[in-house]
Amino acid sequence: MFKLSKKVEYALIAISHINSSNSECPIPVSRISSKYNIPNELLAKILQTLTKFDILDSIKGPKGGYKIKSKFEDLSLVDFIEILEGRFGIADCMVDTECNQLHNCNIINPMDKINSK
Amino acid sequence: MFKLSKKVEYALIAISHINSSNSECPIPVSRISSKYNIPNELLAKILQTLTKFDILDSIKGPKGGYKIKSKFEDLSLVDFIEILEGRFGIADCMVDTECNQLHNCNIINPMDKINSK
DNA sequence: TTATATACGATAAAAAGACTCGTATATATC
DNA sequence: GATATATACGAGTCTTTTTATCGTATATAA
Repeated sequence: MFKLSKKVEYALIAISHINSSNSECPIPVSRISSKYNIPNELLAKILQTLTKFDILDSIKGPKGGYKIKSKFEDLSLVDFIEILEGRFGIADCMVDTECNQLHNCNIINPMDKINSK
Repeated sequence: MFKLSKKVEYALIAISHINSSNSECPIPVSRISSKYNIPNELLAKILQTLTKFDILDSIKGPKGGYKIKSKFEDLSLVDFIEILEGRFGIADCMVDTECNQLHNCNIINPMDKINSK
């Protein structure tokens, strides 16, 4: 619970790798997946998602691969996770339209009581 | 992801209910489970766990049930979750003894880069 | 003695997460 | 143009985790 999913973990590894290799050549998925022991197909799909959200640029064909697109300094970790996992809230009632707990909502309340960390 | 598990959700509901009913009588699981549509057996086990950690007191037999034991103001939400879910870290390497990523640990680092929220 | 509770281990069902496969498309290089 | 190397993407499977159920035991008030 409250762990980063593999998706996010793999994405962070890949981005970091791509970002730190400051060559102009795009980096293919296979290089990253073999270096970090990440399933190739899985990582490919993750990077495709990141491409769709303008975080990476993809270049097809031989000598192709991925490059960093946006400077992602202005992307919050929350945004980043939501790209990969979809919106999240700490409880369903924050995401779903209706609360199924009969309006006896006493979750937020005791959470405050327990610790308004 | 990053949602409270049902265990924690149910526990918060139950504690809040027990706490706000300021009568001296202990409250049986069945009352709470029926009011909030929580599976009885499941809630029972959760409350047993809370009892084991001195958050609730259990009274057996007819007229039995649960009462608040400790004033839980000095319990952090993290402690609370860990009682129900076990230790958690944001990535395996923070919990497990060894990191399986070949010492190429570039997770914490880019997380800082992305957003040191 | 009986009905009502908690105690608790074992197991089953459901959901989510991680991973694979097949096929399509683009393109650099020979 | 043919080929090898990449990404693109939908569908499907395997595995793990979460959620829920079952069966039996024990305590106790009435």
